[in-house]
Amino acid sequence: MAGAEEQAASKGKARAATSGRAKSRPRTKAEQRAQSLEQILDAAEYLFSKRGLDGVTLRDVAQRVGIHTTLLHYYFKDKTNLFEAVFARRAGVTSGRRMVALEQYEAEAGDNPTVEGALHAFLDTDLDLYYQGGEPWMNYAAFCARVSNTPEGAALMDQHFDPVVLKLMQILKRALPDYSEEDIFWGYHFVSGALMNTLGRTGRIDRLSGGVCHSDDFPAIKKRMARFMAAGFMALKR
Amino acid sequence: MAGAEEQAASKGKARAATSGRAKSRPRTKAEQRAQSLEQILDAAEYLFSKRGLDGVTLRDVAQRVGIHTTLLHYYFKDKTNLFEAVFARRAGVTSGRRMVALEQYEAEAGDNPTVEGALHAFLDTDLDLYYQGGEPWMNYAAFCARVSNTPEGAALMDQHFDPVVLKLMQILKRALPDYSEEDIFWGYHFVSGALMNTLGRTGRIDRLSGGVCHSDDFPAIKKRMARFMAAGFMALKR
DNA sequence: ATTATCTATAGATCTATAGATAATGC
DNA sequence: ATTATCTATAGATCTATAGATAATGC
Repeated sequence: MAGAEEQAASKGKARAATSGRAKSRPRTKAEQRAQSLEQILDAAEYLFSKRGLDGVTLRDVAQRVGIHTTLLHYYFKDKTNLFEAVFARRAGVTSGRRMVALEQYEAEAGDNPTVEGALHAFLDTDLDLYYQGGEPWMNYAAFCARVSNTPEGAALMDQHFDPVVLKLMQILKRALPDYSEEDIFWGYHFVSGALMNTLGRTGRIDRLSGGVCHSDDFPAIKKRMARFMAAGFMALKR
Repeated sequence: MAGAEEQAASKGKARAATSGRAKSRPRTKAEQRAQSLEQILDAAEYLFSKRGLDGVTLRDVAQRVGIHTTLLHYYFKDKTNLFEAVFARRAGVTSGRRMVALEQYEAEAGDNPTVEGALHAFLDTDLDLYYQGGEPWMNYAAFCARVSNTPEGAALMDQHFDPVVLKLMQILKRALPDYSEEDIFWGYHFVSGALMNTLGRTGRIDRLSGGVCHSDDFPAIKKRMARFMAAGFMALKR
C-alpha cells in the first residue's frame, strides 16, 4: 500500500523534480553512487534545517529525493548516521576556510592584531561562503543554526568547529593582552549567538522590522557585525 | 500491555517522585485541577526545552508526571495545544516585567535615554527573572531559546514578545536619533541572538573555555551583556 | 452530578532488516 | 560479480478518541 505510493512517486516525476540536476541517469556506478549520496544529503539538509532531527522522517527524505526509504539505510545505516553525515559534509570547508583566513590575518597583522581584524576574518569569511554558495550553503547554515542548541548538534559543533574557534580565541587574547580569559570567552559567546541567529534566517527580524531588514540579507549583516562585536569587546575593559 | 506499565508507574512511585510537591493529594477539585495542570506544564516545559516539540512524546510527558497519556488530552486537547500553553504560561510575566522596566527607565531618563540604559532594563530584568526564578524559570528560558528558531516557536515569539521588543526599539530610536531604522534593527538582531544563546545553556561555552565560563552563570553574563551590546550599537555610526 | 482519571483500542506512522531484482562491471 | 535499488514485513511507537470508573460536590 504505502509501497505502491512510493513506487508511483519514484516512477512518475522521478528524482529530477527535486533538484535541477539528474537529467539523465549517470553511467558508471561510481557516478550513480555519488549522485545518490549528494541528492540524499541535500534533501536531508534542507528538511533537517526546517524541522530538526526529530521533525523529519526518513520517509520525508526519501520522498523528496524520489527513492525508497530503504535506500537511505543502504547508504547511511540509520537516521543518526545520516544526520551526522549532513553535518560533516560541509563542516570541513567552512572551518578550513576560516582557519586559513585567521592564519592569513595573523601573518598580516604581525605584532598588532586587532579584535576587529580577527572578527572580520572569522565572520566575513563564513558569511561570504554561505551567501555566495547559494541555496545549498544557505540551507547548511540554517541547519547548523537549527541544531546548534540541541544536544546532538552541540556535540557535532564541538567536534567540527572547536579548532577554528580556539584559533580565533588565540588571536583575540593577543589583541587584548590585559583581558581575562573569562571576558574574552563571554565576548565570543555573544558573537556566536548573533551568528547563529543570523544563520537561522527565521524571518523574525523581517516581521519585527516591518520589512526594513531581511533575514537573508547577509551583506547587510556582514557590513555591521564585526564592527559591532569588536566595539563590544573593547567595552568590556574595566 | 503498555497500559499495564503505565498503570504500574502511576500506582507505584506516583506523582510525588517527579517534583518535590504533591505530598498529599489536594482536597478540592479546583485544587486538583490546578495541580495537575501545573505538573503537566512543568514536565512538558522541561522535556520540550531538552528535546523540542517533535523530540517529546505525550507518553514522555505523562510518564514524567505519573499520569495517563489520555489525561493530557483531557486537559490540553492535543500536543500543539499543550506546547502553546507551555509557551503562554510564563510569557506574560517576562514580557510584562520588561515592559514595566522599560517604561520606568524611560520616565527616569527623561529627554536623554541611552542605549545602555535601555538595554540594562531590557536584558537585566529578564536575566534576573530567570536566575532568581530557579529551575522552572531556567527551564522556561531554555524552552524559549530552543524553540525560537523553529516555525512554531517563532510564531509564538512574534505573538507574545513583539510589544516589548517594539517598546525597546522606540527608546533606542530616541537614544540614537541620527541612526537609520535598519541599523537599530540589526543591532537588536545581534542582541537577541546573544540572549537566546544565553538562555539555551547548551554548555558549549563551558566545554570550549575548559571550564572558565559556565552556561548557567547568568550573573556573569548580566555583568557584561548590556555594556557589550551598547558599545556595539554606538560603533554602527558611520 | 460533576469532574478527574483510567481502560481499551483504532489507525497511522516510523525505523530497520532480510531478501529479491535489476542494473553495471570485467 | 558486484553494486544499486526495490518488495515485503516485523516490531515498536505515537496520537487521539470513546467509554468506563472513581473520586469530590451539593
